[in-house]
Amino acid sequence: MARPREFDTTEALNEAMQVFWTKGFEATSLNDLIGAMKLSKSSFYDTFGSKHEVFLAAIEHYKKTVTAQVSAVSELDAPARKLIGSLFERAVERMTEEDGRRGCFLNNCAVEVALHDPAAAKLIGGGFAIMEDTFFALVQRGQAEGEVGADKDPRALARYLTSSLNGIMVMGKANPDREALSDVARIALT
Amino acid sequence: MARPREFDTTEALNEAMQVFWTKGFEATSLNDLIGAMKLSKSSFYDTFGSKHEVFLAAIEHYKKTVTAQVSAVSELDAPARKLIGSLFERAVERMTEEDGRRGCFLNNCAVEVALHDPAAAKLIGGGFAIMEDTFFALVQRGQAEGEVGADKDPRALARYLTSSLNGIMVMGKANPDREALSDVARIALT
DNA sequence: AAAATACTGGACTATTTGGTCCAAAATGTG
DNA sequence: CACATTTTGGACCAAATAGTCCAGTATTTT
Repeated sequence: MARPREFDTTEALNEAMQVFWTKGFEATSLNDLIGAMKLSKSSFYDTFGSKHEVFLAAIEHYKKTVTAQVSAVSELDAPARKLIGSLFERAVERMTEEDGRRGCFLNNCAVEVALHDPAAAKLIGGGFAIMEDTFFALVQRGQAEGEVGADKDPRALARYLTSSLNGIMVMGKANPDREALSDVARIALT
Repeated sequence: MARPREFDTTEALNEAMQVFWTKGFEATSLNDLIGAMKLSKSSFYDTFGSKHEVFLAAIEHYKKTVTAQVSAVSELDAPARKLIGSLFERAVERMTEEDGRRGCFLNNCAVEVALHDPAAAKLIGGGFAIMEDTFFALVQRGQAEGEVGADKDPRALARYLTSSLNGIMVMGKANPDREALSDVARIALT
């Protein structure tokens, strides 16, 4: 049977992302991919070109997804400081759930491939930049609201928050202990 | 030619560790390994059993190496607070050097395999525990020396420092910018 | 120098890898 | 219905994978 015309490319990419996310790039085989994306090998190559191209597209897709989620949070009508806290809480939460242990896809990619895959590295760097910018905006808002010291460099603070969040993800992989991760989050936000 | 009797197993393991460290577990092939370890395929299997067993041994080896280095630093005759700072500085330093971009081996392993390789996960968890304990001891010393607030929970602080250090490593992979990483380290130590 | 031990090269296996190709089937268009 | 366009399953490929095995060579021990 032929693939219906209205085949959903975005949905397929989402599926691909899930696989790369849980297994990593190297450990994901073509069969894993076409299984998850529900298309034939030929369509796969026709539409996406190669495993590597799909990988890059998956990273791009992740950025869109996460950006949407995060900017939804950061536009809530609450003190910026509280919003930052809830982003950290959610990360801790997810790392202690069974299927959240995958951590952050960007984070995983950075560790696994950034060193050897310049194209991916570029996308990943861009992704972190988005995270940083989100925190930057929140920090500035927090300073305007008086809940974040106005003497602090907001750029540096944003970098710090990004890094801390990623640290929590890594620790969670090795030891998904809620209490330990909360300790870290609490101190990081001081 | 036969392998000389006094074949150095530890040295071979060290070599294996280097390869796993730069390429990751999946991306390292048997040929990579026996090339680096300078032994034949048959000897490889005779002596070490399998790729996976070598991998575990390499993690163990890394723990020994790093433990030795870190405990050397932490026994220096200087204020604990300063020593903690210098551990962070060294990390930032290394992430901005070309061949230091590999980051922390434990960190890489945690991200790549912890989810699917329980045996490795256990070793990795133990490794992080050692780091944490080192920081714990330093924090307590710092409190005794009066440079670290005595009201703080030293266990939580130790966890926090471990996590922060790992965060820096991950960020460094995506964006090895000295200034950005220093920002993070500076704030983390406040 | 003979016997026992230690080690190796490389042939071999069975499986999997990413990727190509095309005849056939489904679909769209007149 | 007939024609053109998509899409497909799956055969096929060369290379690489982890791992086995053994005949032969080097080294020790006696």
